[in-house]
Amino acid sequence: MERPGIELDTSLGYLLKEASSALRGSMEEVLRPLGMTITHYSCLELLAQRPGLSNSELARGTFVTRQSMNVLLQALERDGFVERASEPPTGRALPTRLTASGRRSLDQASAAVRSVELRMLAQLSDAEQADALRILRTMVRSLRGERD
Amino acid sequence: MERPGIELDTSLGYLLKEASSALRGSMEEVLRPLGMTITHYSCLELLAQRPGLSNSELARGTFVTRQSMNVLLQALERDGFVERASEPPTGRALPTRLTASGRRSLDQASAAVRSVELRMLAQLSDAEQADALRILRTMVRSLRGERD
DNA sequence: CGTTCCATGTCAGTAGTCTGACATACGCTG
DNA sequence: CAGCGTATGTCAGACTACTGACATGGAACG
Repeated sequence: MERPGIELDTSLGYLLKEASSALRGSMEEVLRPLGMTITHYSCLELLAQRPGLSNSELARGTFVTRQSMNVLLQALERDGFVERASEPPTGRALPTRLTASGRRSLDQASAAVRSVELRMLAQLSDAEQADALRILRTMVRSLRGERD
Repeated sequence: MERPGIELDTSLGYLLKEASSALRGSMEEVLRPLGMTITHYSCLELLAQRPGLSNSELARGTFVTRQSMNVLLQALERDGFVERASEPPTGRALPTRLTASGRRSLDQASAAVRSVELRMLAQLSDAEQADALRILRTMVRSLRGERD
């Protein structure tokens, strides 16, 4: 046949999607009992490490649109997990912070997610993990670089 | 602070999500002018390499549920890109095949997707690409292994 | 032979994310 | 200072994929 299709078995793109899908499935599995989605968790985790991020910054950090993050933030604020400034200190960006309740909720989720990540890395040496970090960063840079 | 959260900057899970998101964005960008989504394209590509796959097999190969794939297959059949057997040869599985129109549509999409994949790999040596394949396969196996 | 279990196809409802659109705030530049 | 471009927040609608549910066909087993 010799058609110029993409060989799935040796395609890094396909394998990347497969790995990402497997990770997503495992994370959803452990977060579901906590009543959390992945984006939900990602938002809280990002806020813990970088308090005061705005809606748009959180959206970029979790790889969703700012519209989607806006919907999520409204729910998180309504449920008391985060609080947003009522007035923008400058521009239009509203800084967001975790509440004590949000922090407790996040701590549970972090433990669950860390167990998944440890399982994913269990069969990899430190050198392989470092290689993977470097290679994935290179791939991201190449994909973004020529598109912007 | 020393809270036991996950360090995003050095987390392979986070980077995996970032890389997958960047790849998805680039693929959507080149497939959109062709009127195709990623799952749409993935289904056709899979059918080209393995003609006669059933709905459930296509779903597993593209990492969506069989319900989602069913909706997509109905649309693809309606638009004349694939054809399904009217009667199951055995069991309930209905084999699916590309039509000539579907093949033409796929060839355009394949070229576009291949250009994205080439760009993603441009800065990686052959050895690095092989390492990435091996490491990602190991991660997938670890994630699936303990869940089933 | 009948029961049990699993895989498949399909329908319906739900949830999460996206695109499109608009108003507002800041920075740059003529 | 007026105009332009960019970034942000937000609302509304559409779309995609998901979960839940049910029926059917085959295989394994007692």
